[in-house]
Amino acid sequence: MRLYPMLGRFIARQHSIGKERMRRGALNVGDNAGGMDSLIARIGGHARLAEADRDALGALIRGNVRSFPAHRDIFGEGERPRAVHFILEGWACRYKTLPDGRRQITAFLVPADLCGIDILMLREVDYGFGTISNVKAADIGVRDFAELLDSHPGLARAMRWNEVVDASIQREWMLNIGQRSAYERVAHLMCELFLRMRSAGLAADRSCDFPITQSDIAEATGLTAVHVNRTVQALRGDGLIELRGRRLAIADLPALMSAAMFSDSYLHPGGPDGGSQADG
Amino acid sequence: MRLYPMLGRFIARQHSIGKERMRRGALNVGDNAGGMDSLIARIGGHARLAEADRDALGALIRGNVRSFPAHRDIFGEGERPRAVHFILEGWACRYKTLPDGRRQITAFLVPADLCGIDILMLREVDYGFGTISNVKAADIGVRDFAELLDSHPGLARAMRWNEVVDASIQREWMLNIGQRSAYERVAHLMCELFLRMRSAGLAADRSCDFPITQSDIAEATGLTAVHVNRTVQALRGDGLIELRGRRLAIADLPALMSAAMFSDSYLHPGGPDGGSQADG
DNA sequence: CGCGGGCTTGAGACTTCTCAATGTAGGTGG
DNA sequence: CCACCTACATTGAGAAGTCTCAAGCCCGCG
Repeated sequence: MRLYPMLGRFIARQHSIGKERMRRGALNVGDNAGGMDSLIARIGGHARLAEADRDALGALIRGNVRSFPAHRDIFGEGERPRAVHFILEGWACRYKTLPDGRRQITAFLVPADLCGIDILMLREVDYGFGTISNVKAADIGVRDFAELLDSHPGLARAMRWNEVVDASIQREWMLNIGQRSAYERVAHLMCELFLRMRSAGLAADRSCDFPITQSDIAEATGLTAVHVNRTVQALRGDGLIELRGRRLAIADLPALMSAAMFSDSYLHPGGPDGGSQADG
Repeated sequence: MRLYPMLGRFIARQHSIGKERMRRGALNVGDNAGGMDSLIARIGGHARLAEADRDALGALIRGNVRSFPAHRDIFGEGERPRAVHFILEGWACRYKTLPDGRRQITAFLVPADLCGIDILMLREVDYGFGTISNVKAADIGVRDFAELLDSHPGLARAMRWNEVVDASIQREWMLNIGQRSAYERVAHLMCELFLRMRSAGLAADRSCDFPITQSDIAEATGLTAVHVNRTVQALRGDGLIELRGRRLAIADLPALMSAAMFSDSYLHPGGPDGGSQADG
């Protein structure tokens, strides 16, 4: 009944990794209005925003851009966060930890993703939120955010859509961790992240930035870093992926998807139901 | 790299189990207005509802009660569901399956729980929803539901709270499946379900109905039925629980919680932030 | 009384983990 | 500009948690 000691899993992550990653992993979004606009347009996946909504959101975002170094908490477990974070550049993650240090990453956030909509209702969050790489994000204060949603029902709806998709991804991750083998899990994660990067407009033909380490993959899939390493090698050996230097290239996407039993329907690529129904 | 064949895992579940479970597992909620009112009042955990909201919801619920036999799909994966389901009696679950039949239960629903709020935005759900025991539930059609939320912002807020808590529970399950040992996982699940039953007013001092089988526990925790069995025996042997005949008794709740590293904060027992903020 | 679902048990197999050491590459300080 | 340091990737070997397969058992139900 005893579990593995896992002493090595709790690694302090308070150092800043330096500029190398910044340089190599930089996403071409920068401050150019075009890039940011395109990200804003993508909010909530494919929820189409009216121009007025997009402008209001864009103004708030542009006025609150902040930079975070890699491996830094944006807010910790149990805290009461005071802002919603819209990722503009770099990757972040949500995570939860056990008292003995074991850690589960519950979500990766890539540009155009949003974290913290729930803070409008929550006294304190049950998860932590931190950066993976260097991150540029817009911090929108609770009050501003609430006003924004109040005056722009279309945005409120987009935010709700965002949460619906997040929940769907979480369910798929449960299926991943609970039922798939190590090989399938890692393959599935790579499919998902590549497709999400692509739909954010951040993937070349068959590759994208991939700033997470094998340890991060381990914490997201419920595996060990060592075993992830062997699994990645197997995926390489099978000619499915190439992975080095914070960059992922998918050598054979159909084969990878099939190995992972991946279906993109849980990402709801079609966007919200355009439907007639009200949104509360 | 091959995974276990797991041939035995895909068990057809289309037979009805008979009345035994109904009789023994029946929750004392029945049609008595008192019980139902108290459930309605509990919707969204502890979101306090105004009287008008409660009445409107109650009317809609009372007018749409339906019964489902045990082990029956209410809607399947990929379908477009046309109603929100409010559980009045019995247990249900959300699940996802892999093409080869492996199945992950992603949530258990007990009385006062709600399923399908997301159908206002989703074209098709990425999960299935089915009964565990015999279930009595209120089916509220999409149109009725949308109108209800439109005209009762307090209810809309309660529904949103419900989704926030659901997402939080899902995250905890990811931590459970990804990081905890078998022993801890099963212990954790039992803590959660007992507490949720208790907060629905459906637990005696230290016991509650527990209509799920060990196979269900296996599918929810990412374990095997055989291993769950041995784990349950270990929990019994350690004097933490008693489990037989669809009834769970917690012999030593503090010890069980500690063994599971259980903290109830993720259930957000304090309810939503009463706060000043708008809710979109 | 016999059937079926669910619970138990036993034995062996296998995926994944732990422990521990080595390799690599960039970043830093002298 | 070269040692050194740190984070990360890799490898090897053995341990162990969990799984598979295969029976038996129990008990309520028809």
